[in-house]
Amino acid sequence: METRELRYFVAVAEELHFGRAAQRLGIAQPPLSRAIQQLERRLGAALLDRTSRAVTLTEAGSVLLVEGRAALDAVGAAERRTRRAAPSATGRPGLVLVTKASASRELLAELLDAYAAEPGAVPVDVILCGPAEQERLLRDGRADVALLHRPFDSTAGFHTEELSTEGQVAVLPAGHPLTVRAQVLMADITGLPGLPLPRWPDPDGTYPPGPGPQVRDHAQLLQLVALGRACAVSPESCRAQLHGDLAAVPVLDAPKVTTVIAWPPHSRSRAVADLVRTATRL
Amino acid sequence: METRELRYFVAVAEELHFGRAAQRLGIAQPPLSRAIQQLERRLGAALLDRTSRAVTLTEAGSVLLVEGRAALDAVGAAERRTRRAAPSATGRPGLVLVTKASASRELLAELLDAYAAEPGAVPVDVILCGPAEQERLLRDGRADVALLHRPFDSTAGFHTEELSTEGQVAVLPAGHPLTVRAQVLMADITGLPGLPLPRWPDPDGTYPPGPGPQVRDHAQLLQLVALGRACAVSPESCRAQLHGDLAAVPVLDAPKVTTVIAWPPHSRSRAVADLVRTATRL
DNA sequence: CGGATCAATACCCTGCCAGTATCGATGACC
DNA sequence: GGTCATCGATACTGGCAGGGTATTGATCCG
Repeated sequence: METRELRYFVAVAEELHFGRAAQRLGIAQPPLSRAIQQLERRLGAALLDRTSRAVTLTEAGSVLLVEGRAALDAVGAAERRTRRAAPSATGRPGLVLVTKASASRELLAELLDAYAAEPGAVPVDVILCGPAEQERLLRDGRADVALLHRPFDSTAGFHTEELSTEGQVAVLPAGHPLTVRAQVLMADITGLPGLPLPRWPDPDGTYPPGPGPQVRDHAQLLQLVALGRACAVSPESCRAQLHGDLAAVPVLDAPKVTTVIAWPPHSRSRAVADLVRTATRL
Repeated sequence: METRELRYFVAVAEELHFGRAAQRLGIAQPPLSRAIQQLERRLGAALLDRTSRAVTLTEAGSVLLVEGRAALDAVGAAERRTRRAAPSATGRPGLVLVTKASASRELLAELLDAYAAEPGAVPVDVILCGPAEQERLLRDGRADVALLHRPFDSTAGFHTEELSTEGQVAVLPAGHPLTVRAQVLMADITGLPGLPLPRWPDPDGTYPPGPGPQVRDHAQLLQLVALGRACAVSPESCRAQLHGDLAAVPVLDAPKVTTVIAWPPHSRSRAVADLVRTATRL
């Protein structure tokens, strides 16, 4: 199976529309139709059910969508990492570290400082992004190493080392009745009138149905809490980012959050190894 | 980057010889030379240093060899798993489980029996193979689930659940002086005259240099021990497979061996999920 | 019963990939 | 030192795959 065929199929499977998929791919619709047919013939499996009004995925098609995306990421990663290892790129042999904007700034600063002091340290570019992005960047080779947070992020497919564990706090508008308490339980904050917990996007970028505002990152969330439109449960370390309009109360029975450093299992880079070693020694 | 280019490069990188690689790929040598040149041009990176007498990998080339193999495995897995999910294959929608021949027979039998009793269980094909093969089969989609043994097998890139932990025993020829002991230490058996520990192949199929006989699987190893040509340190459960010529003594300070069930992180198959759930409940 | 939408088909053409033949460089051997 | 063998690169050619345009056929809508 060629990556071109995979790209074509993934486009159609995501759009569920040959015309739009062809447009996205920058080709005409007929070649796309034929390419998918050929792919189906070679696999001996129907991937799509088409009527002239709707295209839907078959069972095999759903499998290929998931597996195909992973395979395309792997190919993309191979390409990017090879480029990065090229001598012509030696001008910037830096590492790319990706983490959430909401992550502990102290831990990150400490790590970067400690690593920079190591002999043979290379420049580290830091990318901040939303939770779903991180995994993708690491998987497709745009990043070398990530700081992830269990249990929120999936660490499947990566090597990881645990760095720190912390409890969670409820973030509430300043002056809310609950803020006088020394601690609360999850049950205390799940049904607060007018202060629903927010909805985070699924990995595919869509939001689950239900009440609560949609948020993409932690800054948005804190903004909503300050506006009195939501409440939140966040790792303790976010307290450093709270300003006057917000208050935090420990949540006793919230799951503990573990910060881990993650890197792709094939990494043979000394820089990644050094950074990980530095991190585990903090 | 197309998978064809990757296949070509991996072949050349493994053979370090354009002629042999071309033969292996079933094409002539000139197209192969051109394909690699084109790949290098597109990546903007030299992958191979060629003289007319020798071909060697550059830094970027080594990266692409490792990453490219992983990517090709991912593409192969996508293809195989899609085929398996096709309705035409519904005649055999079975699971493929891969494990070492030396693994605990009881654990495996127990697992298969328990799973077969589950509602909705599908037939399970069992593949037995050497340690290095397992990872590959799981990674390239020929197997759905594996029983691996930490710390011997790398579980990088897979989801895993721990099933059981056991100590290790020294396996010695019957009648050896040490067999009268109730327990031994690693130090007692590392330097035994005439009974070296064996060498296992690296993931690439080559053997590390040093003394000791080369073995590929556990049966070979036990044979060598029975012949008085080696000794071994193996998980306790191998005792069930020892016959009269062999004796086992617990090794106090050998690392504990954990049997884990592993599956690819993208698996959305209910059968795999059921099998894993069954395994963790044993 | 038209018209709109959308995938499939028919047909053509271009460019890429693979093949054969050959060259050029390098090391081996007498 | 000359000759030969080895091995990768280059030159040239042909077939076919993949892409484009035009059109058909099926289905839903008003």
